[in-house]
Amino acid sequence: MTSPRSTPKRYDDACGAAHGLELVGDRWALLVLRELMLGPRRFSQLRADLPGISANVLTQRLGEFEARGLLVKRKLAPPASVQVYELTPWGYEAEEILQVLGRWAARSPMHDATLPISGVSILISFRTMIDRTLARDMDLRVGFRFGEDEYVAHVADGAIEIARGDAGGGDIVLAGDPAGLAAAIYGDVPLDDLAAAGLLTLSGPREAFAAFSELFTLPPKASMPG
Amino acid sequence: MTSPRSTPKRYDDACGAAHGLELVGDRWALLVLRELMLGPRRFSQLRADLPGISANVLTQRLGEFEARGLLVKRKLAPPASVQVYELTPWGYEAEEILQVLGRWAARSPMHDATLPISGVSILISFRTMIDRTLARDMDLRVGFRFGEDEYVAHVADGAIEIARGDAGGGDIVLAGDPAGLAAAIYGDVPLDDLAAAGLLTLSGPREAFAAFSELFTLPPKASMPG
DNA sequence: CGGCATCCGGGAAGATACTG
DNA sequence: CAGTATCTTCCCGGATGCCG
Repeated sequence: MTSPRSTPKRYDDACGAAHGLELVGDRWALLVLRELMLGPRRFSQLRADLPGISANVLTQRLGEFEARGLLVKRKLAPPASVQVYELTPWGYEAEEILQVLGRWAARSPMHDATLPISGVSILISFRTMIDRTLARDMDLRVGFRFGEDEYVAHVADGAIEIARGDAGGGDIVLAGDPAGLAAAIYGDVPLDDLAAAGLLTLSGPREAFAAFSELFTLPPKASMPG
Repeated sequence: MTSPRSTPKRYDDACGAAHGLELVGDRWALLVLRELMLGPRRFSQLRADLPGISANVLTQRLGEFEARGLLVKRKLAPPASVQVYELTPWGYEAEEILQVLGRWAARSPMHDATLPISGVSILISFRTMIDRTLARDMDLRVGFRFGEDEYVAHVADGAIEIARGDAGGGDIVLAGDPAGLAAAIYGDVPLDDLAAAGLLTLSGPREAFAAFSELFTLPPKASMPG
C-alpha cells in the first residue's frame, strides 16, 4: 500500500524560483510545455515530438500540469472526438522561461546544434532569437511544413507571430525536416545542399529567404576558464 | 576518485532549452547557482543556505558546474586559505533564468511565501520584482544584515544594485531573518510586529523604508480553470 | 488506437556516519 | 570545515497489459 505521496520532495523554500522548479522542474516537464506552446496537441503527437520520453512519464507530467492549472484536457467536438491537451493562459506564459533558458544555453561551448529537433522547437527559437531591429522594416509571411504539421509565421513591426495554419499562405514556404531548417538558418548550410539531401525545400524567392535567415543569429559562445 | 559522469541521461534534442536543462536542470542545481549569484561562497555556507540538500548532492553539483564552465573553485590567499566557489561570467548570466522562473512561479496559486528563505533569495527577488518606474526618482542605500552576512543595495536611476559589503553604509539598515524581510516587503506585515517577534529590526527613517517597500509588489495570481 | 495502471531494473537523491 | 563512503528510498525509463 504505497502511500500516494509520503514525501513530495519539495524544496521548502519561499523563493519563487524554487517554487517554479517544483512546478516545471521535473525531468521532461519543460519540454512537454514547449511542445504545447504553439497550440493544443494530442498524446501521440507529444510522444512523437519528444523522442525518448516514455508514455508513463508523459502521462504523469500531463496529469501534474493539469492539477497545477497549467493545462486543460479538452475533447474536440464530434466527429473528431479526439482528446487534446491545451495550455492555460498561465501555461503559455511559461514560454519566457524556455526563451531565457534557451538563449542562455545557446552560449554553452557544449551545445550540439546538430541533434534532432522538433518543429515547435525551431519555431520557438525564432521567437527567441529574432533580431527585432532588423525585423522592424520587414513584412514577410513564411509557411512551414513539417510532415503533417503546418505553420505560418508573420514577421512585421519588429516581431514575429507564429501559429498553426495553412503553410501555403506564406510568401515563401519551407518544407522538410526541422533539423534541416535549423541547419539552413543557424548553420548557414546552403539550401541547395539541404535540398539535395532531401532535408528542406524552398518555394518562393530566395532573396526573401535570405532576408528571413538574416534575422536569426546565435549568441557568442562562453569561454571555458582554465 | 570521481568518475567523469558525463550525464548519461541526455535529451538528444538540439533545442537550446533542452540543453539548458542538461546544464542546470538537475535537482538543486538552479538553487545552488542562486546562492552564488551575489558572490563567492564556501561549501558550508551553501549547505546552510540550502536546507535539505545533502553534502553528497552539493559536491556533485559543484563538480558538474565546474566541468561545464559555470564556476571555478578558488582558494583564497593565506592566511585565510579557504576554498570558495565562484561563478564565471557565463554563470552569472544565469540569473535571468532565476528571475524569469521566479516571476512566473510567483503567479502560482500554490505558492507559499511563508516558507523559509535565504538572504540571497530575497535580495535576488528585489532585482526581479523592482518597479523600475518608481525607482527612477529614488536614490537610496539600504543595508542588510542576516547573521554574519551583510549586503548593501543601491536604488538609483530605475535600477537596484546589490553587493556584499558593510551594511552600515546604508541610509537605512534592516537586520534579522530573511523571512522577516520578506514578510515586511511582500506580506505587508507591520515592522512593529516583526520587531516584536524578533524577526526584523529597522535602523533609520521609516519613510525611507516605506518608499523602498513600495518598489516591490507581487504579480497577480493565475486563476485555476474549472 | 489512445490513455492509464502495474511491475521491474537502474540510477539519482536523501540520510547518516565517517575521515583528513 | 570540507568533503567522502555507504545505505536506503524514490524517480525515471522500459515493457507489458487492461480498457475505452
